[in-house]
Amino acid sequence: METVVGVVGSDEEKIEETGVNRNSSALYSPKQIASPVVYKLVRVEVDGRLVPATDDEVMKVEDFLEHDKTEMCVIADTGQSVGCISLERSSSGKLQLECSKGGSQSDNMKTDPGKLNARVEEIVPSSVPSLDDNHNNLSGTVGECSGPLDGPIEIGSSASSVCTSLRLDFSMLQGELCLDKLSIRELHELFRVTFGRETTVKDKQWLKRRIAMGLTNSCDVSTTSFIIKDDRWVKKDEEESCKIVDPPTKESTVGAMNINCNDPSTAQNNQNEENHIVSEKRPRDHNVEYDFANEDLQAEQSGAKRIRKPTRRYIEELSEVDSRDYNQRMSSASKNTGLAQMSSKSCVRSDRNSSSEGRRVVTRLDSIGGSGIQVPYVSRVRRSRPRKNIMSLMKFHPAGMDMAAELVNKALEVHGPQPDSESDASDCVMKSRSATRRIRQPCIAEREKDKQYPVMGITELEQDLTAKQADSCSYTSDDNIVTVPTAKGGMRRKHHRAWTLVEVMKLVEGVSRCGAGRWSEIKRLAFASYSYRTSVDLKDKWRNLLKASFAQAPVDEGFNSRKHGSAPIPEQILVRVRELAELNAQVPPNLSSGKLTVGTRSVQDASSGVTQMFMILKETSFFFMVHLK
DNA sequence: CTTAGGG
DNA sequence: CCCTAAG
Repeated sequence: METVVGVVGSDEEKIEETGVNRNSSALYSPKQIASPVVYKLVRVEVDGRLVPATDDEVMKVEDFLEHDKTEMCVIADTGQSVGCISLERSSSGKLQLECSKGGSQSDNMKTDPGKLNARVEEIVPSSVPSLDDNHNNLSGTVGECSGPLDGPIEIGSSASSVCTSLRLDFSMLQGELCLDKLSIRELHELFRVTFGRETTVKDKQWLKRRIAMGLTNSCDVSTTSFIIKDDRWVKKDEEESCKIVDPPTKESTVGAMNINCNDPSTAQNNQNEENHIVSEKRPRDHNVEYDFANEDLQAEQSGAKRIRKPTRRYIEELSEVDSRDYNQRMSSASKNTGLAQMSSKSCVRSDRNSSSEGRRVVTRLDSIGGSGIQVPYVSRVRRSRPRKNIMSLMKFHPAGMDMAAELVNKALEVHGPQPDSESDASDCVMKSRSATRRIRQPCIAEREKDKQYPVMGITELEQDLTAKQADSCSYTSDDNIVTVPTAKGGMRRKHHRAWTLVEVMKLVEGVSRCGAGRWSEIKRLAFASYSYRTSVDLKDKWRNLLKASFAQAPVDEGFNSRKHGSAPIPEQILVRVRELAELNAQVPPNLSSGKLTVGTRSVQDASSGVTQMFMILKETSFFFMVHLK
């Protein structure tokens, strides 16, 4: 299992042959011509399975390829930069446009046990960059500047006022990330603020890295490279960040990849035992920035806690969660994937369910710290409610709960997404009260619990559940799940999930790319891994951001003082929001008269229709933004 | 289904 | 965040 090999993949790769007999010749099929070729770093297990390389391996290879470091980074990465290389190789604007339409493919990695030993190349259908690349950003709304990572949001560029209201100051504000000054506890706090969830990881390195990536890559890396010096992240070439005019794709990617490649702190253990199918269903963005939170989640689970063999139910649930976005992509894979290649029970099970939707997600290939890793597909629960007919069904069969439950169960299995977390508490109550002890798709609380304690028995879970419901308003540490009393006397969980900084950043990013209003687009691109955020949510949040940014923002610089509850939004972000608002003509009329646009050249430039760029230099900070129209 | 806007 | 109307 030690061979590290490069894997060449391509998008259009059909999997109809069920993976058998796939050989590199497929690369030359006509179909491939238009497809980007993608390299992935994997290693070959003893039994022939391909497993994404670990960081260690990536680093090793990096050494080998020292001379061509830049390229190496791209190659080593297992997805995020795929887009970049794809772009370079295909350099077909048309393709990009198509991709930007959301035509990402499933990234399916399979191996044929029988033929593996000798082969070092494996075709891997890979995802395609979903966003317009800077080079061919024809949509025009956003220009180069919005490029990969978009510089404007410079967390902490105005350091002085920044550190006050955040409980944990971003002590990375001096252009250098000084996370290592923070204690573990502080790092945890910062992590929580940043990603909106707790972490138990005690590895300082990991935490720092995670946070740094989350913050920097999300908004701040446009043309900036980060390097690791000793124990700290140093932003290199700050001056360079002004070079917005140049298509920054490569540079920024490299910069980001440096992080991935150099960081020694994330040796991943790829010890999955059931990774026969890797399904990458997430639209890949060649910008490293996107999907970080998700990645982060993966990293936390697989990197820090090691990979535990998921329980069957665990897999089942995860597999069904948030599958809507990927159903299409998956369907082809599912259709053509033979059982022979699946050994885990979950595979069998999902196969059973694949009839209608083909939803079969066992593991996903994710990119953690630059190396691919297979992890059970984990995403947050969906928010859609149970189908109404099911609810009514249950209502009308109060006595026959078992049957109803069964029906629900069945329906949920057949139909896609399950009711999930957001199901009404009444639902929960009903179920938990019912004699049915083995409801497969109970209410959220239970499932959430299940995630936390995958080994917990159902009975325990239900006890836990009912205990939870006893509180009139309770949080689970993990997910901020709130239950609120409902009129009917039952308990209803409020579908509320605090927006994290990263999410906000992503949102702002998305708006800058796609423009305000194209929420579903943004959803697909930037929030593909945040299943619990709907396009409507994005819209709402943007509305709130607008409100916030135009509210007391100009008055007090630094973080806007908010209620203690929600994490304060860095002024930089609000500034950015304001800028974007202008560009989208969303500025409140009464404020539109220049007062807010201090260092900004008027919007006319941007709206003149010519490829124009206009920059915003915000006071002391090196705070640039280029906009194309 | 997506978007916009009011609640 | 929810709901609804409208495209």
